[in-house]
Amino acid sequence: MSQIAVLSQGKREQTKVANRRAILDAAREVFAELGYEVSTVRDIIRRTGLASGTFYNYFRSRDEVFEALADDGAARFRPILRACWEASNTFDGYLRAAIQAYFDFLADEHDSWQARRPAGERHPHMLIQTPEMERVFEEVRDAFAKAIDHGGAPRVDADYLAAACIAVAREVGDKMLERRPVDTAAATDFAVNLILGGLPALPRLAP
Amino acid sequence: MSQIAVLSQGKREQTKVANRRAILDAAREVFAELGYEVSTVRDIIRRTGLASGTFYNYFRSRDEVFEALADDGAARFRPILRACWEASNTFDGYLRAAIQAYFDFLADEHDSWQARRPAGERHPHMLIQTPEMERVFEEVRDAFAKAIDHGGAPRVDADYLAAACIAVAREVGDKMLERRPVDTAAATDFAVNLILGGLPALPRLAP
DNA sequence: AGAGGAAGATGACGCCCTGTCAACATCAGT
DNA sequence: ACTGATGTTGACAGGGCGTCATCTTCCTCT
Repeated sequence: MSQIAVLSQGKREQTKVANRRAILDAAREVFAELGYEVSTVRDIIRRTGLASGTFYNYFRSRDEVFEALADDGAARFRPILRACWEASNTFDGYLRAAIQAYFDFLADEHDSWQARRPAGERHPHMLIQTPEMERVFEEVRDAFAKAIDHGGAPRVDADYLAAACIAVAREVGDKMLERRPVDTAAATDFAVNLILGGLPALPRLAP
Repeated sequence: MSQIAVLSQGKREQTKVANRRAILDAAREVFAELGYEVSTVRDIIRRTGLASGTFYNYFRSRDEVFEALADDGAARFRPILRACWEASNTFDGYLRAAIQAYFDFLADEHDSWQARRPAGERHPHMLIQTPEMERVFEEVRDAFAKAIDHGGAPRVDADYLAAACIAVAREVGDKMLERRPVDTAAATDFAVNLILGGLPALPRLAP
């Protein structure tokens, strides 16, 4: 097997990933242009030039495409988060790097996602929990747990702490995107200071 | 007009609110038993004994019923929140009372909502922003703004702070419900200490 | 009281979306 | 080339959606 054969493993495999990509891209466009609620599987598949039946070889439903899109986002962010962990020696440094990275990521995604959205549409602001998002949560929680074990942070409830941090990042991030200009640095300062300031005050667990 | 006439203003009005209530109750049951995604308007209306067309005299779609249910929850919680504000003199007291009240409310709702849910179902954990929820946010933000104006809290970004508090309450509340036994006091301690501890560390606004 | 009108309930109907499937096309291995 | 396997196609049946003409029930006015 040559290296080329590894990179492009047969035409079958190629078209499979290409079709999947095409459907996901089309779905992103359709959701953005028509709005999620009124989009149909046919709207999506029509834009790809594929037949309607082909859609169901890749996804079971419109909802599953949406979930896959959300999952994609989390999957793209996770390596960034990992890099933050490996690049920082202190708990404080990790937290700041991670939150700053998330806000930057959010601002980027926001630009591309909302590029063609018709203005003034009532946006349901739906949130789902995908497997990849669950992994992000676990990664954050484990990072906290490790920091606690190494004495880099007080012995607090890592599960609650991770939930609280992700919560603050999500909501403050959303508010940040609504402001003009979008100021990721200010939002980062707010979120990081809140969490790091509150950390020493948290209830301690028994050792 | 006698007082009775005020309380029961004609049969028309009575059946109207009764039907609306019946649809909402049926919807809550159906969503809980079948799962939201697969529930249909017919499933809901069948359970009420009303005709299918009648549904559309009250709601435009299944989604609108769901939104109304969520709105109901927020509407029931808002007076509780108001009472917390009026009963407390300090910022700290208000925050603690509000969060404790929210967690208690959440635990109650959880019990009734999930009573008949088939075990092990994958729960999409969907979140929408209803008008009543928006008002809850505004109420919290305004309460913070007042506290800041009166010197009861440092001059921080009330908008971000309200978002962060609600975020923490939501996510820590969710995690709390997943644990056995459900310990609202511990969750309250965690959330309140995090926020109150972080408050002095937050970036200050120009006066 | 009762006639007229208004508000709301009814359920059959047409529309369109969904998910399937048998037939067809294309690819990989021999 | 040959052949099974893998994937695509689009027509089709099934069903949910939202509407609307019709009917029922209640309210108002004389």
